[in-house]
Amino acid sequence: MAAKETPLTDRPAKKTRTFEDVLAQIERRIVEDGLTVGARLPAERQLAEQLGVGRSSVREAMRVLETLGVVSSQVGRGPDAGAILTSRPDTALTDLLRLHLGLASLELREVIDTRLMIERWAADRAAAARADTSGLAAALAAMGTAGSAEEFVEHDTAFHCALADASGNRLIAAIMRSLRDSMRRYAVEAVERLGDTSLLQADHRRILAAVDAGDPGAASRAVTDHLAHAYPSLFPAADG
Amino acid sequence: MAAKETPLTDRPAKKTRTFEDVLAQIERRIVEDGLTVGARLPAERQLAEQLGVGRSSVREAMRVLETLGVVSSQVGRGPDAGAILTSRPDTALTDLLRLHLGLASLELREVIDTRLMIERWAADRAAAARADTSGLAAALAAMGTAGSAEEFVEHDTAFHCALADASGNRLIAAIMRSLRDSMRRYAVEAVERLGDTSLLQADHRRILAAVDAGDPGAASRAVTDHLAHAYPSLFPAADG
DNA sequence: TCGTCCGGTATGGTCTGACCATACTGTGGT
DNA sequence: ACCACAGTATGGTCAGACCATACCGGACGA
Repeated sequence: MAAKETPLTDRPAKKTRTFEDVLAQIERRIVEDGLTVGARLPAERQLAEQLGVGRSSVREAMRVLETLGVVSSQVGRGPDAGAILTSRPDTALTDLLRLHLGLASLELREVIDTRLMIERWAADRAAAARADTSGLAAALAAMGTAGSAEEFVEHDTAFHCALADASGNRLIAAIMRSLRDSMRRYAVEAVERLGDTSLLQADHRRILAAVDAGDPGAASRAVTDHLAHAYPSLFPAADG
Repeated sequence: MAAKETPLTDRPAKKTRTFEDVLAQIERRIVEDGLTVGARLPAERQLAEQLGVGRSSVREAMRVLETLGVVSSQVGRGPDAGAILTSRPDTALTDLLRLHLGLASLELREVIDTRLMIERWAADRAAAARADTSGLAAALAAMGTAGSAEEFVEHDTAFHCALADASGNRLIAAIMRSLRDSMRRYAVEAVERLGDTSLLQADHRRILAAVDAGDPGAASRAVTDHLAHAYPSLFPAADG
């Protein structure tokens, strides 16, 4: 027997941690078995036994997959328990932005400014392209029936994401989605502070109308006004 | 019957997993202690004891932080061992965006449009605020002495990041930095395709001059022209 | 027959303690 | 000065245990 039977490539040592190996095995399994969203991975103990590793290694791999937005773990028993394949590729980006928001201790002003930049751009583009606005209309309708601030914000988020989608730029849409998810808390606070959502809903209708009319300038102005209404403290008391 | 020996602080709310708690504690610590890149977190065993949790929970938190690109673990002993803060989440953001760029099969058009949106905004803001431009000037000077496309792109990136920094919005600066890092390859290609960098350098001078002059409109126009020069194929052959 | 209750059980979540491989640290000998 | 070697702190991994949760299914009563 020659030496220590190095792998095909004579790499002297490839320090792969066990959980990385598990990670690869799971990914391979997902691909080979054609698992799709909603599918359930084997239980941690099962996987550990099948792969010949400790459960802790499997768990660390799960944490990574969870962080990457690939799976979601549920305790208990039954079809909904265990590691379920999720379809949230943006989750990771969201988490990262949230982390960023926290670590860099950004001010609300910076976040809102960023939103303003993105949404004005998106509204402008969507209007210029006379994009399909069915998604916007649907979210707008749902907003009208919202019973709580949380529910309202949910549809509000859907509206703004739909606007970003309508811009036709997927990268910007992804950033928008992450940003909205990260600042959901602030949005709820803003809605609760206002108490009444009729003004916000009117803003949304105005945005939708401007996009439908193919008027970029009006669309981005409507977006600006909307954010000013939602976060009045950040805007220099525009004239009445 | 006094329930089942509730923990000292009988808190029924326990929906967050322990490792998430650890995650928050570590993040808090990083922020409060002002830890920067290269700093070393306490050892896993130490953290576990300090936080009153098991080492496995600490490890799961570490896996998440590692996945997010916040820390990097090294075995052994000494100053380089343990969990080291690798980079502020900026580069993790970069990785994710790169992942997005790859997985979502984004078109260059979408990426450049995003840059255009961000840089026009940043230039406008920097000019309006008559921001400090020493960083821009330094990068500009360095560009003049670049000997290769790679080197030029490096200073070019520094220039554009400095512009984003000058806007005063850290979130946008972070996004800009990530975007630039992610598309470095395209930038090098663009420079090599042009062959000559004098036009690009002139663009940069024009941007700097506009910001110094406090002319937002001229600044964002200069940025637009610059990107049009670098990626002519994406712009509808503007008049001569 | 229907509904309720209750124990069985599978699952993720967590802790403990142990052992290994690694790589620096310090000490002592040359 | 230099080198060799034991000491030790660190992450990596495993095994086993216990908990809380939530579903499953049979027993029991109305």
